[in-house]
Amino acid sequence: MPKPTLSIEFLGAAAEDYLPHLAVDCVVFGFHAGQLRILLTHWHARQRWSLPGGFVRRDESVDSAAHRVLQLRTRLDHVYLQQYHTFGGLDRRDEEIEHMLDHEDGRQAARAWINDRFVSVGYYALVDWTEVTPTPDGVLTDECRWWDLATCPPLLFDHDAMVARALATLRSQLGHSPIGLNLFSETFTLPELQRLYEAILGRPLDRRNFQKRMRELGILERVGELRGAGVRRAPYLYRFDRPRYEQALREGILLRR
Amino acid sequence: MPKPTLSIEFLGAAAEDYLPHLAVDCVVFGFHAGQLRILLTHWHARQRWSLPGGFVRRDESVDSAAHRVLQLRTRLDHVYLQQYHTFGGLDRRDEEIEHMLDHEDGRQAARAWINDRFVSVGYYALVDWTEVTPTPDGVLTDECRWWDLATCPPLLFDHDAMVARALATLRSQLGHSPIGLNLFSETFTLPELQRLYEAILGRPLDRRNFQKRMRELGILERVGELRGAGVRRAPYLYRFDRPRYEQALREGILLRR
DNA sequence: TCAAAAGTGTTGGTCCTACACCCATGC
DNA sequence: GCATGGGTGTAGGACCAACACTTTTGA
Repeated sequence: MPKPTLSIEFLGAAAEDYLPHLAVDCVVFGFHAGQLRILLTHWHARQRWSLPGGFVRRDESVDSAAHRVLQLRTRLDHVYLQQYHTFGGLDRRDEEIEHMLDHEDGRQAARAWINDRFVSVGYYALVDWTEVTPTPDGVLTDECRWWDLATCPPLLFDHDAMVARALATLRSQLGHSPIGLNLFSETFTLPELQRLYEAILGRPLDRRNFQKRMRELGILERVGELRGAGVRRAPYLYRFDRPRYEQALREGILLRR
Repeated sequence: MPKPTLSIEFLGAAAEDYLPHLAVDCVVFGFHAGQLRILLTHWHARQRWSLPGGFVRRDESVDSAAHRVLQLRTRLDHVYLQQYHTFGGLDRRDEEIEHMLDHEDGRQAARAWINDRFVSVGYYALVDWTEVTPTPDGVLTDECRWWDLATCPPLLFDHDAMVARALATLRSQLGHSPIGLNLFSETFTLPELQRLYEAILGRPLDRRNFQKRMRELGILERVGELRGAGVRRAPYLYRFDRPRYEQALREGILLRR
């Protein structure tokens, strides 16, 4: 990995190859130990964290840019990724970042480019965190890792608001789309799935009603029984029935409350 | 109104004052005679119609840009305006428009600016059409008027898709937000309100159930009785109780189905 | 008195919510 | 054998959908 430096080469290329003023940022949700987590990147110049983001190449769609950014930070292809809002306020700067380039070797034009006002298209992704290889860009950011949503630090720019809105969108989707295929490895148990729903909704659900509704959706296949390590009865393992899951995704489902 | 010309002055100013590559487009919904209508602008150079749109000034937020564009085309302030999706595909060009400037007196730079690839932030607005003064910009467009949604012509760029998506968003909002305050003049009748819901949903609703639910929402005030011109019983007039309507807008409502 | 549209209330069924008991496991 | 968590079914209530008759008006 190259030493993290904001080089002439980097920003010069940026100004040529990318659309100015336009960014994409991704709220990458994972799920582990009953907690929602998000992937954050660390800006060495500011010693603070932000969402993984990037710019839009002149020859790619905004959706493609989001997928590319996500691939770069996670090494994952074919991720479930949804555009949810575009953030275009005038308050989207960070003064420290505007000055940090004074210490770097960038040319004026390059500095101007990165310090320009940006409008950012927000995406959220749902991923199986075990498949992710968190990868900083090595230029602006020197670290990339998971944070529990509940304990993550205040983020740069307006990224706290972007996370909040992504979560709200996810929550409102929950009653209309199946969820989980992208967040779990191949198999999972119903208690795990329930904990995912509870983490997203922020409230407990009734186990019996939850299991009944999930079974009735007809998108689950029971696989076998989990031999748990714990002092308790082992729950069944499930996997999603892909064709049915994707059909439910297309046609929508109806889970009330 | 100036003769519609794509002048050096216009595009020169555009390149300086506006963010490149970024546009806002507005799907302005009105309601008349039981039909949803949208406001369209006519491009004289192409002899075709598009959504009213515009660019984002360097010193304004994207939301402000959308409000400004809407004010210019409708003369209305304080419009109900919702961002719903950002369109960033590579297929957002119109070949004829890319060439039309060959016949104009623009400089190379100005031509390049308008022919650049654009990413567009889509907004939809709900307005009382009787208060709108449709106003073309007189530069790119020479006419601005209402079209019935059902009979409007194929639009320029990807604006047909933008309309379809705006309508789908509006439809999905219908169960969670009150609607109508912005689409009617001061007073309206329940049959009128029902026809609005039916136009948005694209299916008929049961009169009794509709009236019961609307009454139960507690956001309506009965005003008096409409002396109808028709050969029939006159319906009651209603107005929205503003504070309650706005509360319902903030807190959400729950209309199933 | 008829046609056309408006206003209103009840009932049946569905779906959601709440809830209790037994099972499997490891200590 | 007990503590822990998993699996399952039922009963009551809320809400939605379906539905019929009466009122008003102008012709």
